[in-house]
Formats: sequence, C-alpha cells, structure tokens
Amino acid sequence: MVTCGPKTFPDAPSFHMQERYDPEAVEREAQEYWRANECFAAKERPGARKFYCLSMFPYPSGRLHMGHVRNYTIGDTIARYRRMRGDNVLQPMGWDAFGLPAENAALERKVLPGAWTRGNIQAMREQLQRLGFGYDWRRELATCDPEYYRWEQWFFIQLFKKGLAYRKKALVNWDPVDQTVLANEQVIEGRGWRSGALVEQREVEQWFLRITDYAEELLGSLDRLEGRWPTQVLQMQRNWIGRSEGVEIRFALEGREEPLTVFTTRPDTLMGTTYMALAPGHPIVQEISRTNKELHDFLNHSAQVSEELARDREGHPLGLNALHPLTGEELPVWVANFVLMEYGSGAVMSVPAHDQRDWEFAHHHGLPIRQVIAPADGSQADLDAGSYTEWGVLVNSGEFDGLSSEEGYAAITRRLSEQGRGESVVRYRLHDWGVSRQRRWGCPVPMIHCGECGVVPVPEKNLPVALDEALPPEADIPEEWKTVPCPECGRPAQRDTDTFDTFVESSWYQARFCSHDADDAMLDDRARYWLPVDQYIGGIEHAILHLLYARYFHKLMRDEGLVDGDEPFAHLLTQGMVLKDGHKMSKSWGNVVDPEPLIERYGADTVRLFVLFASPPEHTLEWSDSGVEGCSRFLKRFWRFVHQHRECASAAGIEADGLDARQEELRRKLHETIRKVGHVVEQRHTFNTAIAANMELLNDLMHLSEAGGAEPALVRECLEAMLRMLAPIVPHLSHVLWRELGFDGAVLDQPWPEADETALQRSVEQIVVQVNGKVRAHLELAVDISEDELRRKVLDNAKVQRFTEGKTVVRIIQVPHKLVNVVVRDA
RNA sequence: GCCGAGAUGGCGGAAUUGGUAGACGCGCCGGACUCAAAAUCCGGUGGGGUAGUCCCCCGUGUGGGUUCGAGUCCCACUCUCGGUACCA
Repeated sequence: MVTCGPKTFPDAPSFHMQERYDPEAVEREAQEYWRANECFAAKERPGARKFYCLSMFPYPSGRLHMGHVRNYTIGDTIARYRRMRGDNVLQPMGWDAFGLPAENAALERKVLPGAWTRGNIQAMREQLQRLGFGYDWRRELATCDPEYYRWEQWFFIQLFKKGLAYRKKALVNWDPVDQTVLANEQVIEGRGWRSGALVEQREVEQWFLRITDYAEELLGSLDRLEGRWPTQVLQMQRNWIGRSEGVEIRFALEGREEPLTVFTTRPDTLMGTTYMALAPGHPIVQEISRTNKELHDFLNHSAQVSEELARDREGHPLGLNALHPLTGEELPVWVANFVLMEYGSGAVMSVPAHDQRDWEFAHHHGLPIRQVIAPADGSQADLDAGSYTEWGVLVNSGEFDGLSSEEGYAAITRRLSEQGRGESVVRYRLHDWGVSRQRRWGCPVPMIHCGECGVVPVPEKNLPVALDEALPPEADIPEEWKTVPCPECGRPAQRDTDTFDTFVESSWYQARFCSHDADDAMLDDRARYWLPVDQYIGGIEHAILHLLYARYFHKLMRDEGLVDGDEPFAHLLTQGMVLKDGHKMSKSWGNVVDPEPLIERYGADTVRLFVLFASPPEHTLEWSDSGVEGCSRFLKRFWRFVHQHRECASAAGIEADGLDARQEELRRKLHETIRKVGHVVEQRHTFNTAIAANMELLNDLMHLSEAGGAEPALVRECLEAMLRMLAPIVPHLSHVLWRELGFDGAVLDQPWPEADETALQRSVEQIVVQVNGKVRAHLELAVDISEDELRRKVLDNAKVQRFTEGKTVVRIIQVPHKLVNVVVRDA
C-alpha cells in the first residue's frame, strides 16, 4: 500500500509560496473567477426549484460593521449551500438609501445628500465584494434611484385610488429636534427614536395608509408562519397588532346631542361605573376648555407633567354629566391624564372597584367606588387596598346579580344592543400608518393640491416626481418646483412637498429585486417566479416595524394583482447582535470593531469563518480577537495539509476493502461528518457545529497522516468532501484548493456530498454500561451480538460486578447500539 | 406589570427524539524546535478525594417531582437578556 505521509519540500521560494496560505492572493483569484464566469447571475428557470435568499439590505452609512458582516455571511452561506443542493438561487443586494443621516451629513459637511449616499454605497459595495458574497450585482438597486421610487409613487397612487391612502388631520408626534413627524413606532417611551427628544403633539395634515384594514389578516396569517419564523417575532407582532374584543357603549350626555362613546373589555362591570374619564385631547374637553379657564389651565399644566410620564392620577371635572345607559344614573365626566386619545375613543367608563387606574383616580379625587364583582370562590375582595380585577360573580347589579362575569358580559352586551346603546367590537392597538415626513432626502409624495379640485395624483405619465438632488437640504424648495398646473383643471396648484417614511421603500424592495429592470411596470412575471423570499435573514431589531410593513405591502401588492401568495418571507432567521465586552458595539462605548483591518490582516474567509463559528446565528455574539486567531490557525493548517498531500489528488477511487482498522475508522468519521454537517446546515443553521465537525475531521486526518496511515485514496476522499462542506463558509480557500488539487470544475458548482451508508457501518461498537444509571464500563462488542450474549458479557464484566455483587438484578434496560443499564436492588 | 427567550468549565459554546455532560475553539499549564523570540507541533486542563495512567464522590442557576436513567420532561422560584407598557 502506498502512503503519502507529510512531505518535506525543498526550501525553494515557489514551494514556499504555495505552502503558505496567502488569503489576499487566494481571494483575488476566486473572486476573479466568479466575476469572469458571472457565477451569481440568477436566471429564471421555470420548473427548476428556486431559492430566493435575502439578507436585509443596509443603510449606506459609509462602512460595514460587524453586524453586517455577520448577517451577510449567514445569508451567503445558506445561498451557496442551496446552490450546491441544486437549487436555482437568487441572492441580490441593494441599499436602503433614503433617510435622515444623509441630511445630517449634508448639513455638517456641506455635501449633497445624494452625493454622500452614493459615495457611501460605493465604499460599502467594495467591502461586500471583498468579503466574496455571491450577489447578483446586476440586480443592485438603491431606493433613492428614481427608477426605484417611481414605482413606489405609482403604487401609492393606486392605493389612493382605492381609498387605502388617505389624508387626515391628526395629532401627530412632533420631534422638536429633528423637526419632523414621527410614526407611533418611532416614539420610544415618549422620545424620538433618533434624536431622543421629548415628543410633542401637533395637529398636521398627513398621509396615512390603512393598515388597520389588514389588521385581522396580518394577525391571522402569523399562525401559518409558526415554525418558520422565530416564535419571539411572531409574538411581538401579535402584541403589536394588539387585538382585543370588547363592547362599544354610548353614554348620553346631559344637554348634548352627541353621545359619549367608550370602549370596554369588561361590560360585566358596567353597573359599577361611577364616573367617566376623557383624554385631555378629546374633542369635548378641547371644546369646553375654550370657555373654561380653570380647565384650560389644568390642561396646560398636565401637558407639562405628562411629558415626564407622571403617574399621578390627575384630573379635572368638566361640569358635565353622562347618563348610565341602563339605570339613567348621572355620572360626572372628568378629564383624566391617564386616558389615551390614541386608543379606543379617548374616553373610558370608570369602574374604580374593578380597574386599578380608575381606583387610584377615584381615591385621589374622592369619587365613589362601587363593587359589582365578587370573587367566585365566595371570599371577600378588599377594595380599600385596591381594585379587584379578576372575573367573578356579579353583585349590586340589579337583575344581573348572581351571573358569572362571562354570563354578565353576554347579558349586558345583549341588553345594550337591544336598546341601541352599544355593540360588540374588535379593537386593535395597531394604528393606520402615517407615512408623511417633512424631510428632503426621501421619496416625494406624488400628489398635487389644487384649490379647486382638492388632492389630485400626479398623472402616471409624469412619474417619477424626481427629487432635485442638486438642492441642498437647508435651501427652500423653489416655487417653480412647487407650483404646477393642476392635472384636472389646469389652474396653478401646489405639489405635496412631503416625502415618504423610508419604511415604505423597504417594504417592497424584495419584490423589485426580481424585476429590477422592468421599466414599464412595478413588477412582472419574474416576481411571481422568485417570490416569496425562501429565506430572509436580518436583525431582531426589525421584528416589528419593517417586517410588519413588508407583510402589509405584500398583501397590498397581492390585491393589486402584482404578486402571488400571502406572505413575502417564507422563512425568517433573526441573527443576534454582535457584542464586545458585554455591550453592543457603539461609539459611546468605544468598543467598535471595524471589519476592514481584520479582513486586511486575516482575509475574508477567516472573518467569515469566525462569525459563524463563535456562536449559533440567533445568539448574541461576543467578539473575541483570539477567537479570530484560532480560526485563522485552522485555515492555515488545512491549507498546509492539502499542499502536503497534493499528489493524493491523482489517486484512484477508494477501495474500502484495502483499509486497515484506523483508516476504516477515519473513513467512518468522514461519512459521519458529512451526515452531520448536511443536517445542521440545512435544518438548524448551526454553522458553528458544522465547522467544529470539520475541525475534528481535520485533526483526525492529520493524526492518521502523522502515524503513517495516509492512504492517498482516503485522503483524497476526505479532502474532496471537506472542500465541498467548507465551500459555502470559506468559499475562496475552497475554490483555490479545489482547483489546485485538479478536481473538476468549480467547487461552488459541485453537488453537496452524500454520506456513504456502507462506510457508516461498523462491525464492532462501543456500548456504555451503566449500573443504576451511572456509567461503570465501556464494552467493545460486535454489532450483531445476540441479546443473551450481550447480557452475559455485561453481567460478567468485572467493573459491573463490583456494583452488582450481593445485589439483585431487577431488570436490564437496553438501548440498541448505545447503552445498557443494569438496575439492581439490595438483596 | 405583561409577553418572549435564556442560565452548562476561566471564556465562546457542544450534547437529533430523555441515554457516556463539557465536542470544537479560545485561554492557561507543561514539553519539543530555536542562541532567543515569533510561528509551528505534542501533551494536559470541571471541582474534590485517592493517587503519578486505575478508581471513587460531586457537578449543567435554586428547590422539589416524574423516570431504570434528566442539561433535556413537569411544578415552584431566582437571576439575566430582548420586546412592550397608563391599551380601558
């Protein structure tokens, strides 16, 4: 038998160069090959199993950070793996290019937002290319391209025509620092999500998208994503949509025509209502405050207090009575600082005995507390200590006494309905999506305001309404841009000068990648071929906003006949954050690790390998410089080993019969590795264990080689399989080594290796022997050993006997090919 | 408060359906090579006892339980992280 153990090479420079792993040269070569052969140009192949792999596109801030590197490495690994599995893979990349930072940069550096953005895109594109991600760059798009936002404007007009986009004068969140309106989602604990400034309320005319029309479907179809999306994300979306069932009740107001409408989830407590509470922003409150100085002063005062999120139960009587819908009892109407205008109708029926906030408010202001629910178990509720909010049995409720809360709920709802004073309704926490922004670096709203005709869409032939990119953001918009003839009557009219929320652009880019160059339609049949995205990868921070809006847009596009299916992203993987020293990398912590110098020093493959190896994709990743060093060592070792065994490449096919025991063992290890890696990469995305398995295999292979057992055909079989398994993770190194070994074609086009069942078989195996569940011995036994023989060998074993001596064997548990547990009892 | 996820060596993390806890990597210790260092290679590395390779006990946040057997399942709790919060 010929062996090819470690060889010493003459100390000539040419050999030296090859034996030394030079990532830069390797990466240049592989990337050149991919580029020249257009390896990642995706084509629609009807009938072929397609796989659309998408990573969330970046905001072009100027430099990639570790989070990007991690995100895109995960995506690229999955995409390359699917390709080796024979799928027709699409993996595009683009830029979420509109947004505030460009305007800020423009102000600070006296550059134009467009120029700043496009410069950043160029720099980041180079960084992505350097990392060797297999993107179809022909499909690259930036949301600030007029060819892109043109179709967003077109689509918005379709929504407008359907009544799904509408204008509403509404109280909106005003960020006094950024000077803009914020969506509810952009307000975090009363502060602007970017500026951190305390948000004020202002009334402005805004464009809204009727996402609430789709609330029920957005909620319902989450069930079908179960098992495909992380449960955490599904739950967060459910909470955000916030469906709640209840009853809308109309209370008559003394001396007023219009009744007061409230929403409650507890109509069973209706008989315990002792006062009404309105939000400070409620129209009735606003109206009365115009003539009531005391109330006016109170509102001014509480507006300031509420900014500090005061929990004091402040309020003021309005001097107005409501009438109980069933008893006609007079109930004083108050304004209360804890009532929210944005939820329900901005008014509540207060039941202090059974709602904690109402209880506190009543206590504070000396309002009556009337118990109408008693604990079902007959115990006493202590209403001096607080409210009793559990369901129970109705008391002090007249004809409803004795009913359970559930029965009372139904009976009272029925009675209200009969009297025309209320009905069951479903409420959502989700609000219509305000999409107008008073920003310059965004997609212009394609609408014209005419004094005669009202709001008129820009005619489709005039799209896109292009931004004047030469105009600095601080300059006023010129009159000649703003003033245009009304498309309907021809009289001078005004363009809408607002732009869209950038979440609008990112809600449909996944579809446009499919039809990136369609110039006469937003989408075409190619979108039907590629969609939905089979695997979407991105940060957990987008669990609510982006993912909800994109789901909404997909349904809108579906209803416009543009796409098939109900959901845009079939599978979602949310990668964890990248931490350093226990904190998120940020300037303020001073712990930012820039990928660039690492790529410079170790090469792209090492960086890719490390971000996958350090932890499973969903976990937060603790950055470790020495961990990178370890990954670099592995690649160097692998490289060197391959070069020391190059001649094994010409070995003939493996002959399993000719292998000795150690070689057979290694071959079994190889095929076990193939089986394991295929499973974890495909099913679990735990690339860390896939890498570890390959490290183990290399260690074993090197030990065998060291011991002189490196049969060329076996080495060849190992290397061929390892290069394929590592190709999605460290594609450059795999590409070059594959070629240097003289194997056919390019490794990225190779089929994924299959485990050879016969190689997995063994004649003897190790069986763990336990006595009462504790490991006491390991036995090497023939796999086809009979049950009796096995029992005998186990019970005759000296180590086992030490623990069974003088005891009674009660039973023997057998797990085939794995374990035997002898259960004994004191005799 | 509510919802969700998690807790395993000095560290990151392994451990299909309950079946040898700590794979792989880092770090550390010892050794080889070297004038020396770097690089590389070899060996060791959960705690304790005994002891130079055997062997025993303990050990997966805490306390219970189910089971022949629990990191894994059940109950209660502690802590950490993420989301959300006056939602009527």
